[in-house]
Amino acid sequence: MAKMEREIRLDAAAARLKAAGLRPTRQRLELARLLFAAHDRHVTAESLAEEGARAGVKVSLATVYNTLHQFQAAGLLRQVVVDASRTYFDTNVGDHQHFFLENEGLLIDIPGEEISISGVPAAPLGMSVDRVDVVVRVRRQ
Amino acid sequence: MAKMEREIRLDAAAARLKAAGLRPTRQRLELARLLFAAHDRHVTAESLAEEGARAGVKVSLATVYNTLHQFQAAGLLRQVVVDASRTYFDTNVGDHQHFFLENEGLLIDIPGEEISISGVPAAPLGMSVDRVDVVVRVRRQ
DNA sequence: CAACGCGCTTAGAACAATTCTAATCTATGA
DNA sequence: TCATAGATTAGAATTGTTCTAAGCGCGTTG
Repeated sequence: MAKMEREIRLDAAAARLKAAGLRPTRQRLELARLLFAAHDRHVTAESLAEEGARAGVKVSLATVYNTLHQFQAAGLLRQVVVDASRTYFDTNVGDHQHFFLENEGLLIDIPGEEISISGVPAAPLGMSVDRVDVVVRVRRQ
Repeated sequence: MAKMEREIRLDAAAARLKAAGLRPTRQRLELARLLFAAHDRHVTAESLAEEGARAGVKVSLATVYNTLHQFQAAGLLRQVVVDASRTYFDTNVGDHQHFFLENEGLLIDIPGEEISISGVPAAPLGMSVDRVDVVVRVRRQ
């Protein structure tokens, strides 16, 4: 007998959490289900909380913040800093960069293979490169 | 008779403000003098206010914020977004990129000629590229 | 030179995003 | 089933930034 789409997603979410060593609580499962429904989503705590509310998921804002940070620590999400006023989390943790639409506060992925950066000088003494972020800021018109 | 270093800097600051169409008030002059003492400084509102306080300049925090934004609008400063929790302003408005030392929250310039980025896809329809920011995140060890 | 007006500065309040707190709940392993 | 470590929660607290409204001062005009 066929499983409902929602159940399949919850199973997948449970597997992800298990792999990350996070207890599969109701809230984490529901948030994971929302987050990983598509593989290149860009959310803020606020937007995810709102999305959850619309979907009838009962989760406090504090838990959304906690969960986003835990998922990030577990490598399921990546934080993207492009705007001084809000923090974005990206469900695509692979090698890629971003367009940032400054007018609408929207992020769009640029596949890692497309962009190439050369001539990055060596990191200062005693430091090692953690990541190279490229943000292409675009605006309407 | 030779002018004091401080006076020379204030004159230079006055010239900058005049060119930018900003009234040369005491606060703006003093902040400009501090900011443009070196040509590649990275400050936050907080750090600049503190620096001013140490230097005996009497300026409110609100004015520091106002001034930083006005200088930015006038093209004397550039805002750099690297850290979700604070906003940096850079006195170097030329073409360049940054190292960001994540441990100490410090920025170091990378000259624009050193780095080259290729393969940036065309901006989404109806959008134009405003700027391409590269942040090389490094950490100790 | 006096007076005016507009822009500037200010302290403190307000705000928004995020984190903390401490009480309550729940998944899990014995 | 029970105990417990860990998770969730509402609401308070914190932090960085912006707003507000009152007073000040720079440059101009009469």
